[in-house]
Amino acid sequence: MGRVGLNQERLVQAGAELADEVGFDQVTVSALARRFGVTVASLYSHVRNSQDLRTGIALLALGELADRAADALAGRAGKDALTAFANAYRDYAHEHPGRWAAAQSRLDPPTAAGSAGVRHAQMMRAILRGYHLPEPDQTHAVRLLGSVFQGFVGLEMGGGFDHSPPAPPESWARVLDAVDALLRAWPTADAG
Amino acid sequence: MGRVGLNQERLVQAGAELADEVGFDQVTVSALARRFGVTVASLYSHVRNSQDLRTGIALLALGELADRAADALAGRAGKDALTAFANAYRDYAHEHPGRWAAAQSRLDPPTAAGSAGVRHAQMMRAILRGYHLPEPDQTHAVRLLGSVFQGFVGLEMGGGFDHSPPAPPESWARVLDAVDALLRAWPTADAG
DNA sequence: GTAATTTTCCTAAAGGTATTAGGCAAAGGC
DNA sequence: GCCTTTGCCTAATACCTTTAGGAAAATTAC
Repeated sequence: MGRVGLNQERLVQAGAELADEVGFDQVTVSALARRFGVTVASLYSHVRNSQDLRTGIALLALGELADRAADALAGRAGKDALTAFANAYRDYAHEHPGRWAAAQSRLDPPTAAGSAGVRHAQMMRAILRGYHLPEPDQTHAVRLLGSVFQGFVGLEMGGGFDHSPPAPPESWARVLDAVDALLRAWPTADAG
Repeated sequence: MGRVGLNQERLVQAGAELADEVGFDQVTVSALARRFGVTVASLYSHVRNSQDLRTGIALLALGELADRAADALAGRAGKDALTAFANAYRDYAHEHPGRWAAAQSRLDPPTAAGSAGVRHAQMMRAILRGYHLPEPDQTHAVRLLGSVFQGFVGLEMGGGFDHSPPAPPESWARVLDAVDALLRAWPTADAG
């Protein structure tokens, strides 16, 4: 009886792949065990529990997404950077729906602090450098960007834009135009 | 042995309450059966399956949220309407986190078409009437609004804004200012 | 190379969730 | 009161999660 050679990394990677195939909510310790041809109990030598496995997949996804976004950002500024970052975000979700869903998982504060999620915020700040917003408006804008990207992709992936024209890519492009315009003319706190 | 008098409505209502108490992901047929002091199997006379129950809770939440938003919108226009609607949205999420989570559920197209989700879009169109956007920009803007509201509240509820100042209510207010300003100066398709 | 130690996989067990089928008694209708 | 319908229960089945202990594979130490 030889050993399959499982380890946490392999399990997380396979879990991420499975998530994209069947949906993140279908990724279970049992499903993974079947995938490797071992018994369910064997996996507990490598992952503490089901939640640990799911967190691992979420962290992997956040890291991949951050890498993608960083690549897209390289050498770009202003609207070009904004668009490239946003597109990396949305493209990732479309290519890896299960991984993207995993990245939406709620993480406990210490895990979140050590995750690639922090890189996302940093990259958004880098994008905003091209728009010269002072604090605290820069943070407000980071949160707005995060909201728009997460929100749009979330609604789209959830089928919210399936019911009527225009096609989502068109709205996405226009929304990015709009956000760029907004950032270029960010209202002061006194504007009403 | 008298009957507890279960029916689908009671189950969905109790499920929604339980969702707010322990989180939507902890709402199970089993948990509900315990809540009513009956056996698990008894619930299947009233709900087809676990998914049916969860869909029911999602529809309830969407309806409550739409009612809240409609109330908030009554008699308001322009930025006032925008702010009131958005605040109804965020307040609901804060007061009913489990219900709100249920409302994020993906629904199949026929169910979605018959849900209160349609009312949400209609109300956003009503808000946008005050900003005079032509189609297809009005639809783009509806999707942007949905994205901002969903996205911001989702990130906030997920703890994404817990790590650093400013406090979320401040960002929320500024984001709404920004969105209002954007809608008042919505870029044409040639801008950029 | 051998022995000792560590690690990984398995079995067994237990607890929990989801669902179906059939039966019985409560509830409703006439 | 009688008949019919309905709601709850039991039993059964399938699946998921996790723990403990054992045996064998793999690694480490000499």
